[in-house]
Amino acid sequence: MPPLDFDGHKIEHVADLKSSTCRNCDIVREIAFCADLSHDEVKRLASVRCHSTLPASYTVFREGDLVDHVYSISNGAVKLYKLLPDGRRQVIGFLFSGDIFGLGTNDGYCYTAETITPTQVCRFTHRKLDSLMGEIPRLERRMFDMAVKDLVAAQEQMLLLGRKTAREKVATFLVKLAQRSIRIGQPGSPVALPMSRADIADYLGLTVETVSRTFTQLKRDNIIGLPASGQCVLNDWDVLKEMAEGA
Amino acid sequence: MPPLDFDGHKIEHVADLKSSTCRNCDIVREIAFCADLSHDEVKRLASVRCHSTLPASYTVFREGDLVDHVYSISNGAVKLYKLLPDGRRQVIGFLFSGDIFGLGTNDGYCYTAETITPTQVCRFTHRKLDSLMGEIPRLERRMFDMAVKDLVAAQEQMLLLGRKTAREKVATFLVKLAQRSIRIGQPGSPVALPMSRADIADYLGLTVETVSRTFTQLKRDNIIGLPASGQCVLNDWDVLKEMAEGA
DNA sequence: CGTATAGTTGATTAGTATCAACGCTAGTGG
DNA sequence: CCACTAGCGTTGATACTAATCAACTATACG
Repeated sequence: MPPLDFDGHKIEHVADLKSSTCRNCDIVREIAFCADLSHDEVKRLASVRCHSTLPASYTVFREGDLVDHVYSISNGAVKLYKLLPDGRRQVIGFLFSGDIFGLGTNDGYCYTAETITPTQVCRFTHRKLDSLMGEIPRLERRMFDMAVKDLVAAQEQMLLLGRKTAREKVATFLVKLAQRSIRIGQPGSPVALPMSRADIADYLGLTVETVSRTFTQLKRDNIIGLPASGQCVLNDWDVLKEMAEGA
Repeated sequence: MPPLDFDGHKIEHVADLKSSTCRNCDIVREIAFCADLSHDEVKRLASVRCHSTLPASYTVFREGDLVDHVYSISNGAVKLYKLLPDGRRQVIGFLFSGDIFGLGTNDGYCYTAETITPTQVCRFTHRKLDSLMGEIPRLERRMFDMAVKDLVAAQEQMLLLGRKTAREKVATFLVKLAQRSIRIGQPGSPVALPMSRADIADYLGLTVETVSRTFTQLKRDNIIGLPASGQCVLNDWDVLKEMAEGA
């Protein structure tokens, strides 16, 4: 496969770089679904990827586009969303380092993927990944586990969208962001909010105004602090967690 | 593995029945994820299942229960739901013949599963299914594909819950039920509604009253007919479909 | 420094929830 | 066989949360 142009953005065909094929652990950190794979298997995987850096607010693919690649985020942030014909938008998820996206049926991608911040991704063609999955059972297993994890998250989001109040929605959102921070070894507070209020609103099934008002309320109640744009301090974890669970 | 008691309900350890191990196609029809498997593989799968018949309104497992089995519906209808501490409920999905449920993380089932009508299911222990997945790559692939399919459906449901109006929600619900009917070779109208209004409400993020009012409105507008409880005639497919898509 | 965009706040509206009553249906027991 | 009861579904009146519309402020960018 020749190195592909990626809509004019910087491409590194990392398989050709010595540092990547030799330093196994680097690749593991870089490509989410490498965990559990052997050195050789990781090398095989690395040999079929394309590594690229995308600017902020860059549309990686649109809902309905022909499905050709699966993406893994090395670092940065991405949002996935679906649109109704009249422009109403539902953000399906916010993705960060280690997350993958681009799975779907054969009918085309079922959501649009857009970067929030400048983002580095690895791309794999579906075709190559499929054949590799045939060869490396653990890879297929890992993909399955990741799909199940996404499914569980989607089900929790349904509960949020269908049954939680605005306050509970925002609280849940903050708690989950904090938990993710902690999981990857970063402080649970302050938590980074790289996405806009509009993105948050479309993720929680609210309007910008309601999100803004709810943040203001939580701040007035001293449950959170908003020291700077893109940052949120969680002052009272227990209260926030209870609120998130609807207690 | 000895034949297991299943909470007092009828159990058939079908692997012991000649008709099942010999009539491959019957098993295929019966166990959803058998599609694509060879005769031998299906036999292997059949050898580890338990077939049982459950009454209506029977709780198969609860959210948080230890994950031990994966279930495949032979016939009948099942609902999956999550609860908030104060009793608010979100129905995650309605399942019918050929659908599977019981996937999840190691922390316990992430939803409660309850039959709607009397239902026949096949059970597989996670442990045995896992080891079989190791032996039969196509089985693992099939499970992966089913998880992705569920994920895509969950994402569409997020759009519905977060951004659609009551009318659009009900229209979408009816259209999807009809599409499923057609997919399995049954008429798209009238469509069977085995679930209660309360279940529909909790699936669409509405109240019973709103669901009832919306059905009545659609009936007044001659878009649907409600000839009998548990049945819905779709009079104007195009209008309903447009409404479902938010046009 | 000026402009555009994002975010906040306020006033009002609208859609759906809530509360309440009633009708229908199915199952039960006399 | 039929009255009785319980649960489900429908309809009406009212309340309330969040949406909409509008104005203003803060921030980022050229």
